[in-house]
Amino acid sequence: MTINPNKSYLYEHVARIGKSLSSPKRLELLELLAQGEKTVETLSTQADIDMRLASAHLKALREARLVETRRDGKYIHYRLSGPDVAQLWVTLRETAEEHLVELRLALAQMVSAPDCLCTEDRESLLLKAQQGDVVVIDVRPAAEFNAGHLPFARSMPLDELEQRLADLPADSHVVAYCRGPFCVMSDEAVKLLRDKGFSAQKITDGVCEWAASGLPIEMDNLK
Amino acid sequence: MTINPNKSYLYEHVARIGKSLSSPKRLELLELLAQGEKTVETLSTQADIDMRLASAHLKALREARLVETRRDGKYIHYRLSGPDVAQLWVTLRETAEEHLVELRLALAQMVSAPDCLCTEDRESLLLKAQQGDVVVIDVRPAAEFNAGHLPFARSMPLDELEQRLADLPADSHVVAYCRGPFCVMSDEAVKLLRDKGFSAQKITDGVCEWAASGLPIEMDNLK
DNA sequence: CATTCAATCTGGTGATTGTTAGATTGAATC
DNA sequence: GATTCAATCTAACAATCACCAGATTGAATG
Repeated sequence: MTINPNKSYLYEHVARIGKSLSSPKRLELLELLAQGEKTVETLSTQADIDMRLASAHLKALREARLVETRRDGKYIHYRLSGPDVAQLWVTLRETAEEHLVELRLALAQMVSAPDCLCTEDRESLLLKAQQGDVVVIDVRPAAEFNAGHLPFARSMPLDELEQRLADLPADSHVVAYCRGPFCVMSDEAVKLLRDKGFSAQKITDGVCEWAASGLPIEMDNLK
Repeated sequence: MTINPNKSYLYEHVARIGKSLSSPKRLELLELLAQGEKTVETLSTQADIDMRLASAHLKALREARLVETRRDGKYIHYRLSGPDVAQLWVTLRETAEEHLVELRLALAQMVSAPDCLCTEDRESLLLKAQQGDVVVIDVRPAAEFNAGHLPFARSMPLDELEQRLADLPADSHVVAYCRGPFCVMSDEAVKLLRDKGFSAQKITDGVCEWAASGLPIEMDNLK
């Protein structure tokens, strides 16, 4: 990198951020971290990569100052270095969706049936949830729910969903969400719920997309 | 790139956008294109790189669908494929500024004197310009001014400024702007104006930053 | 002190990228 | 048709990067 503060020096620094966004794996890690802070082990498991590779990618993200670390005994917790990083991820993903037809097509194929997708806008969904007209469930792992979730949402992790069906009022309309448009957990939740006779839909929003549109996020500070 | 529409396939597409943002030269080209459509020759001149290299970088940007082309005789005009691309550039630059101290430092050193920078917020500057309390001048090349400029701004290209000083009311307060925070043209304009006895300041905003904050852009459609 | 285990570091390989320079295309003009 | 010139294509090079696998660090635990 150049040393004098000439013009290209400025672009080189911005390119550092760009570089860290140029690897699919790093983007996946970034999206996982947008759900809340996690250890390297958790990240490598959830992103399905070797822990040593995850560590290398996280190092790159840390050198670009997009993530920070915190030591807790043997574990090192990674987190985004600010809410603007999650916002950047959303902006990048939305731009990709807007201009890359292949991506839009792949995303459209991901939803199992068209009527599985809740078409309501965010504000009116929020209102309905507030009034109890729909039950909004968060099917991510409980730790991610605790780190921040949609208002009025109930934590119903996907792998506990089947055991906890009784917790849901049988005649209610259920709307599930997960980590975002790229995540399949809410799809699987809808499939399961419909099999069991529930009226269920999903939204593609995760907490990042929700927050990026200016809506509030609730947190459980159980420290 | 993977063919099946599995999960990593989605991230790979977003990473295509990230990759195109990972080179300083490409970012510089992108910022230039945010000022309006330009030919390869113009871009290579303004970015100070070989035309063949510019062409190669533009090819990469086109393959990521961030730019589009239009043929006009011997010339090929490049333009951003949407306003969201300019927005993405602003978001990326702001995130870099927020987290990379080195970048913030280099930017701070670029302004010749602290009092050269107009600290007013955008709305009140707009109001003052509307009322004629300040003269806002656009020191970019005229073609860029015509492609879109701040409301109430007057085109005063830097290389014509000295000849056209008489056009400016002598007792007015002048505020200059150019392509954005990385551009030095407004600095040089302020230096020149102060040498000639004017009361002059600059703002770091370009049209992208102005538009990104939700404020209007005026265009001269002289087709 | 030895063991365990999360996390990082190191070296190595194949693939990709930025840059340069020469050759080529393709539309306009003489 | 030959020429001009913007723009792209091609080949080649060094540099960088993603990924893998083995070795190492460092905090906790027995």
